[in-house]
Formats: sequence, C-alpha cells, structure tokens
Amino acid sequence: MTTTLPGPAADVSALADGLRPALLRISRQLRREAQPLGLSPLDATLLTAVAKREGVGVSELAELEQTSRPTMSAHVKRLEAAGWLKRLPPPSNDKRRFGLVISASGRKALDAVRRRRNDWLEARLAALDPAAREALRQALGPLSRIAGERA
Amino acid sequence: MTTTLPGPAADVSALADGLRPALLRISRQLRREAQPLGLSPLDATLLTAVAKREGVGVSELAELEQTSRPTMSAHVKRLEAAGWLKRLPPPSNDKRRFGLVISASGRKALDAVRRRRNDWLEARLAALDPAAREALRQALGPLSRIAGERA
DNA sequence: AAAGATAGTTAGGCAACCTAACTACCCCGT
DNA sequence: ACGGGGTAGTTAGGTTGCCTAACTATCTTT
Repeated sequence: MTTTLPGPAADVSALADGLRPALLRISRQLRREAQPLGLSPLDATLLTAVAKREGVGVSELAELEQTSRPTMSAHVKRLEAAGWLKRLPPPSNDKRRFGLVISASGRKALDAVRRRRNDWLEARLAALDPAAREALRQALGPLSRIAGERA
Repeated sequence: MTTTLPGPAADVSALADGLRPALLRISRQLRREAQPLGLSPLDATLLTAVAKREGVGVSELAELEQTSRPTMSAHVKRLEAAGWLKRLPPPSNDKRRFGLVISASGRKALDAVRRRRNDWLEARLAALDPAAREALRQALGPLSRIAGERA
C-alpha cells in the first residue's frame, strides 16, 4: 500500500497538476490527427457505444457519454447522415423514442479504422518502451473510472 | 527498437482502443468544469508554460504547446487582455518578436487556483483508492511523453 | 382530460482549433 | 546595398464540439 499519511490532499493536487496538461494536450492531438478517410475518434467512440447497446435512445446515449441531449442529438443526426447509424422506429410502444443501431457500413468503418495501424495514438504508444506501456495499462482502469465510463 | 512482431502490435491497438475514449471523455469534462471564478485549465497550462520560460515568444510557445501560431496568438491576446500576461518589447534586438512574461496578477491567479481544492479532476482523483492513484502516478511519465511535453 | 414529466429537436452562442494570406522585420548573397 | 527568401506575429474566415433555453410530441398520472 502506498503511504497515505501526511498530505493526501497535496498529493492529489500534485498528481492533478501533472495529469491535467498532459491529458488536455493528448486529446487535442487526438482530435486533430483524425485520419480524413475514417471516423473521427469521437465518431468511433459513439459508434462503439451504440454497438454495445443496440436500441439505445438518444437521451440514454447522451447520459452514457456525458453530454447534453441536444449535443447527442446533433451527433446522431450527423452519424445517421453519414450512414453509419440507423434509427429504428419505436422499439417499445413509446412513440417518442427510437432505438439506435449501428449500420452495416458503420460496423465496416469501425472495423476498418481498427485494422489500420497508422493512428496517432497507436504510433505514440508503439514508440514507448514496454514498461511504459505496462504502466499505462495499469492506469487504464483508474482513467476509465475518472471518465465515468459505464459498461 | 522494441519488437514489432505480431503480438505487441495487437497489444498496442487494444491499449489505444481503451485509452482513446477515456482520454477524450476526461478532457471533455476538464474543459467543461472550468471554475467560473478562476482560470480555465487551458489558461493555467499556458500561464505555467510562460512562467517556466520567461521571455518566450508567441511562435515558440505555440510550438511548445503544439498548436498553430494563430491559435496561440489569440490565446496570448486573451490572456494579455485579462491582465495575466505581459509582452515585453523586443528582448533581443529582433523587432519582430517580443518576450512573454506572466504578470503579478497572473501569478496570483495561478496560485489561487492551485490552492483551491474544488477542481473536478482533483475531486475525481481523491475519490479513487490509493492504489489507483499510484497507478496514475506511474503512468504520468508515459502520458507526458505521449503528449510531447518538453521541459 | 388536464397537468406534469420525458424524448427529441431547433435555435442561438461560445471556445478552441485550423489554414490561407498578410505585414513587418531579419539576414544573406550577389 | 538591395532584393529575395525566411521568420514572427496578426487578421480573416471557417469548422467542430459543446452548452442552455425553448419548443413539439408523446407518455403518465391524477
């Protein structure tokens, strides 16, 4: 166990101060280096989320991804226009909500992006030594928890 | 060079797939939860960078922070307008560039923000168990390297 | 059947980013 | 000594991702 004695608060502060800029910068790059020919990292995240929960509604998805409903509504519209997502008419007998599902081409796009190795983040990870990657692997759980990811 | 055989690549892919959404989501929150009364996380990052390298120029700072020059120019303008940053006239005899320094009130704002504990990220970190924090601490180095942070 | 809650959209705005194009200046070679 | 090519910084214009407020349509509850 790590010492949690005198200054846990100062400890946490220092860690936060270190993490904040790194995280901000990484995500900046992440968004920027989106390959023009594929899905943006955000698109991939959203499609994955939908694939994981076929028939999810816009609001529920917004909550899962922690954005506002209008924001998610716009994303869904965009992804649908791109043909990666379909809205099934009311799965229940509730005519307000529809069920979102990933389309065949959406799944294809997702697979294609995954098969490609030229992603910015992967390149950076590959450039690290194995110990560093292992450290990141260990940190993945905590990071996901911070991100508030639900199954 | 680390082995680039079949296994590690898949490994790296999986790690990237796990990290990407978590990092995106965290940075989304990070930007959103800016305390109205203080500096945004971005502002804090930039001021810290300037403080670390007094007299830095706009272009150099842009490169350090990995943004375009116009973007940095706008940030500098904003931070200067807020009174957190000053531009010293040409420190060398090169009349094109000026030297950026953090102002007294900038330093004060930075300290104030640091002293406050109500930051979103810190709250999340504090909610983790010590082992998880330790894992993040270990990952900080690799993350910084991915972010391309220079001294 | 009216009141209130919920799903989703529209409208309007903001922050952070980019590229292209411009000004002002520096330096170097002929 | 001067003209061209590079560099510092800004301006202009556009994109993306996000938000709140307010609206429509559909339940649900009383």
